[in-house]
Amino acid sequence: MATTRTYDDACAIARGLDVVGERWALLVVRELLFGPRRFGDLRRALPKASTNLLTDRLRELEASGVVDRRRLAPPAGSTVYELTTWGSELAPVLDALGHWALRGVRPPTRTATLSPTSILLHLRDSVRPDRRRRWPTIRFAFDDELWTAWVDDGSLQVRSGEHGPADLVVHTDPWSLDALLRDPAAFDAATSSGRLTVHGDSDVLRRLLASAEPRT
Amino acid sequence: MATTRTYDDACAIARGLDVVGERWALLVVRELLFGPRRFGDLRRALPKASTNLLTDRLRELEASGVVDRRRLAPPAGSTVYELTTWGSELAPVLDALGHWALRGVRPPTRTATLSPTSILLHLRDSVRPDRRRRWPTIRFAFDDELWTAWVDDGSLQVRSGEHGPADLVVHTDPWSLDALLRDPAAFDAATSSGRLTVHGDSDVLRRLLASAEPRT
DNA sequence: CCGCATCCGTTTCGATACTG
DNA sequence: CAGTATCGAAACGGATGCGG
Repeated sequence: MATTRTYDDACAIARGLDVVGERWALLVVRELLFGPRRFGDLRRALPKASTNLLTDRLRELEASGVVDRRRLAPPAGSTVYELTTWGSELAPVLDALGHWALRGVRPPTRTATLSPTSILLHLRDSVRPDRRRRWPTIRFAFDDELWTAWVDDGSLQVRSGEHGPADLVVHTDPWSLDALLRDPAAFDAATSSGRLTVHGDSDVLRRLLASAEPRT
Repeated sequence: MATTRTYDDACAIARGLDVVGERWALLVVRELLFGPRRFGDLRRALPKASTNLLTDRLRELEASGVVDRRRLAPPAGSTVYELTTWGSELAPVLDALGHWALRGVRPPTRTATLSPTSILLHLRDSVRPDRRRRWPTIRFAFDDELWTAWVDDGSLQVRSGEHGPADLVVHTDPWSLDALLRDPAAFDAATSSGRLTVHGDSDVLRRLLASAEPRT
C-alpha cells in the first residue's frame, strides 16, 4: 500500500514534501534525471531500497504527476519509468541539495553504494570543458548499462541509453570514475589495471577529467 | 530516541538527505529561516508534529551541525534553536522546492495550517518593492509573536523578533495575510473586519501588497 | 530474468498523557 | 515552558513467492 500521509500545511515547501518527501522518493527522481529507466535498473542503482518500497514510491510519484510509467512497443515490451516535465523540474532542487551537502557533510562510508547516475551527475557538475574545443560524443558503459554524454554550450550533457552514435566508448565502474575525478593523474594506472577501458581517443576523456574543479 | 538510519549512498544528494531527509526535518529548518525560535514557537508553528518528534529532529539536526541550541542569558533563561551557518545555507534548497511545488501541486486543504514564517516567506518571494521609494521598517505581530521586515536592495528582508524600532506595526494572522496577497483590493475589508490592524502609515503595507506578482 | 505482491519483524511516527 | 513516557498505528526493510 502506498503512503498517503500529509503534513496538511499550506506552505509550498510542505506541499512539495508531501509529494517528494517520503523516504527514497528523491533518490528515485535522481536516478531518472538522465532519462527513462526500467524497474531493474532502479533496483541495481538503489540496491538498499527493498523492491516493495520501490514499487510504492513509483506508484506514488506516478499518482502525483512526477513520474510517467510507459510500456515500450513490442517485441521489447518492457516497462520504463521516466520523469514528467514537472518531475524533471526537480533538477534544481536536487542540485541545490547536493551542493549544500558537499559543503558540510561527512565523507561516505566504505560500504556506500554509488550509482552510475550519481557519478555522472557529479562528473557533469565538476568538469569545465573548454568551449573553444570541439568535443566528441562519449559513451559510458557501466556493467552493460549505457549512457551518452556530449558537450553543449560549455557544459556536459548526459542521457541514459544510446543517444545516437558515439565517438569513444568508456568502460568503467562508478567508483573508478570517482577516483579519477579526485585524481586525474591516475588515468594511466586505471587503464593499465583494467578499471578503465577506452575505445577511441582516450585523450578526450583525459582532458575532460583534467578540467574538473578540485574537490572541496 | 533519535533516528540514525542512512541511505549509505555516496552521492551528495543522498548524504544531504541523510541529514535533512527525515520527516519534518526540513519544516523545522523552514521555521528557523528567519531567526532563532523557542521550542514552544516551533510547536505552535508545526502543531501537527508531536512534541517527541520535534525533540528528536532538533537533537538530530543539532548533532549533524544544522541547528544550534542556545540558552539565553538570565533572567530570561529560555532555550532557543537557531540555524548554524551551514544550516542557513539550506535556504536555496527550500526556495527551489517551494517554487517547484507551486508550479504543480494541488491547492491546500481547508484544515491546513499556515505558520507566520510560511506566509512571510511567501510574502518575501512575491513582492517587488519599488527600489526608488524609501520603505520604512514593518513589524508584523501574529498572535503576540513578532517579526521585523524591511526592504533592502529591492527585496524584502525578514527576521524573527524585534530587530530595532519599527515604523509601523501590523497585527494580523497568516491566513488573512495570505488572502490579501491573493487579492490586495480586499485591504479595506480586512481592516474594517478586524482581521488586519495597522498602526502607522497603512499605505506602506497597501503598496507592498500591491507590488506582489499575481499568483500562479 | 522482470515486475511486482505477500508476509513479517523492526523502526518510526503520531497522539495523548504526564513531569521538572 | 520545555520537554519525557507510553502505546497503538503506520511505514520501513528484508525475504520469499509467483505469473509472465
